[in-house]
Amino acid sequence: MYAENKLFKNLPEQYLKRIPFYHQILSELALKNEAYVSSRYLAGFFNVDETQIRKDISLTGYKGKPKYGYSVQGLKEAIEAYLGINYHNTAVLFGAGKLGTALIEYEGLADYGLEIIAVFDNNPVKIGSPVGHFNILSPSALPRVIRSFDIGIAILTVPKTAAQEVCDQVTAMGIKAIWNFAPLQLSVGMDVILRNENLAAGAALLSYYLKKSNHRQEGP
Amino acid sequence: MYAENKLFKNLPEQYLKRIPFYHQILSELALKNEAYVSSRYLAGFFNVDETQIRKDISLTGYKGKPKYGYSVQGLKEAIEAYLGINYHNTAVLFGAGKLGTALIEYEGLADYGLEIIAVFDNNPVKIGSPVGHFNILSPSALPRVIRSFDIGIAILTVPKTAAQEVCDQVTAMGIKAIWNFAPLQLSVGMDVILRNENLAAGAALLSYYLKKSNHRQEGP
DNA sequence: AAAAAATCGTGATTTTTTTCTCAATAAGCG
DNA sequence: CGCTTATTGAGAAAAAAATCACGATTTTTT
Ligand SMILES: NC(=O)c1ccc[n+]([C@@H]2O[C@H](COP(=O)([O-])OP(=O)(O)OC[C@H]3O[C@@H](n4cnc5c(N)ncnc54)[C@H](O)[C@@H]3O)[C@@H](O)[C@H]2O)c1
Ligand SMILES: NC(=O)c1ccc[n+]([C@@H]2O[C@H](COP(=O)([O-])OP(=O)(O)OC[C@H]3O[C@@H](n4cnc5c(N)ncnc54)[C@H](O)[C@@H]3O)[C@@H](O)[C@H]2O)c1
Repeated sequence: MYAENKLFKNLPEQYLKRIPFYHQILSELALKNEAYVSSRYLAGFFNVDETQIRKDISLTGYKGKPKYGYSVQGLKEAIEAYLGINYHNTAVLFGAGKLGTALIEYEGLADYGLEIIAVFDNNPVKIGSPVGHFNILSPSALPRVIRSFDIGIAILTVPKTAAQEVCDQVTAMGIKAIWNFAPLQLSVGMDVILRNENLAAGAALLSYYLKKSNHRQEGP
Repeated sequence: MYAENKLFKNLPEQYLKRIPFYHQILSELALKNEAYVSSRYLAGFFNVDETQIRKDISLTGYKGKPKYGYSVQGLKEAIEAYLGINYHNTAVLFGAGKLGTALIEYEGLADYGLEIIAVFDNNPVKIGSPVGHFNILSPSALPRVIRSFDIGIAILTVPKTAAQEVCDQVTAMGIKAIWNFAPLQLSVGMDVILRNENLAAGAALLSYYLKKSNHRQEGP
């Protein structure tokens, strides 16, 4: 969740975080053959004012049309260009367990230009066996894979006890972005882009809001 | 990601979001038998100043000890109490597919007080078959389950085409919190707590930062 | 052709979040 | 015990984000 930005100060972090969500909404609208969308409609999905949506969009440089709003297709493409979606990023995945397997077989990643090139696991029983359309490799094969492909991202779905070690290995080999699913805060160098997908944090916040709303019903 | 807060204005949203991460770090430190932790150490994991950490922690009401920092165990428990972790929240899961199965078999949820009570899928082939220690139920059994258990949360791991429909069904039956893994923005009533776990958004932001850092290397 | 309506774009303002500064406190030590 | 040090806690200041207010633009209506 954090640390992506250590490298890139002075861009409006919060604005940026909303942009991928606009892209999703636009994709839905495109399927329904909607031609235009207003900032007010988009604002309905978020807890912000519609002006804020316009400011966010202005980051991409895309211009709306007074009275009509934004062209769904045009804005969608502008966001794709701005975020670099479709630029074809390559990744390796570590940890062919339950979650790793789900991700490997998930087609949704390709929609965001992310292609998994190879899958690693250190369990000797798993090495060599198939998962999706991959054969699981031993981590010792990583240097070879990195030499053959220009790998941008390492996806970590290993147990949390192994995550820091694997993270150190892949960054030592020059990988510059980590997508971490293990429930811990990794330490990385300043030049590494780190994104934590932290389900436990999500569960904890849900729990907090639930507790609060129950409490409210009891109170005066 | 958004919309949790529509109900709860005027608490420092950003502070709150960091708190579950502190809990994770504290759990690690507790395993290593560390007795104290400083705000500076915690700040090292985030892109914020150490005073901000102290302000975040002050939300929970827990007090540190000058010269030593915060008691790892004490702060951990204070966060648990504050967030309502361990309060035992009950959930139903819809969509026993790849991701749903991974979640069902994931022990990590229990650490945050989340217990899955029942699993639903509308695929006739799957209904009745086992997943983890559950038998998959038909969605038509939902009213019965809700009558027998006090279900707080619905976890949605159905395809995005089905997500809004399932969301409407469960909220109509009185479920007040949705944990959505489908890559779309759901529309919910003002009284429903919604949390989106949006991997696609994560992939998109990674892609953006990668594009930016490559660009930088080329530039002057 | 002018008026009305919808919506964008943006500068000004307000609110929220973060950082800065520093006094207060507890611990260790000569 | 008094001095030094590390660290908290809290108010002031700064920065960032969100909202407000309104002029500009395009379409629709009369
Ligand atoms: N299952 C879920 O739904 C879920 C959800 C959120 C987060 N997570 C997190 O994702 C991670 C994986 O979870 P899982 O349920 O898939 O666990 P799992 O045990 O099914 O899979 C982990 C895999 O990693 C492999 N592994 C262990 N050490 C390794 C190493 N050094 N190098 C390469 N591979 C290694 C194991 O052999 C195993 O195949 C955990 O950190 C977990 O906390 C899981
Ligand atoms: N697989 C992943 O790693 C992953 C990652 C992120 C997000 N997601 C999202 O999670 C969702 C599930 O992904 P998946 O890969 O597990 O897909 P999947 O196709 O393996 O599983 C979906 C399941 O939902 C069931 N289903 C469909 N309609 C239903 C309904 N109306 N009621 C109950 N059950 C219904 C299907 O029978 C199927 O078993 C998708 O929205 C996907 O975009 C998946």
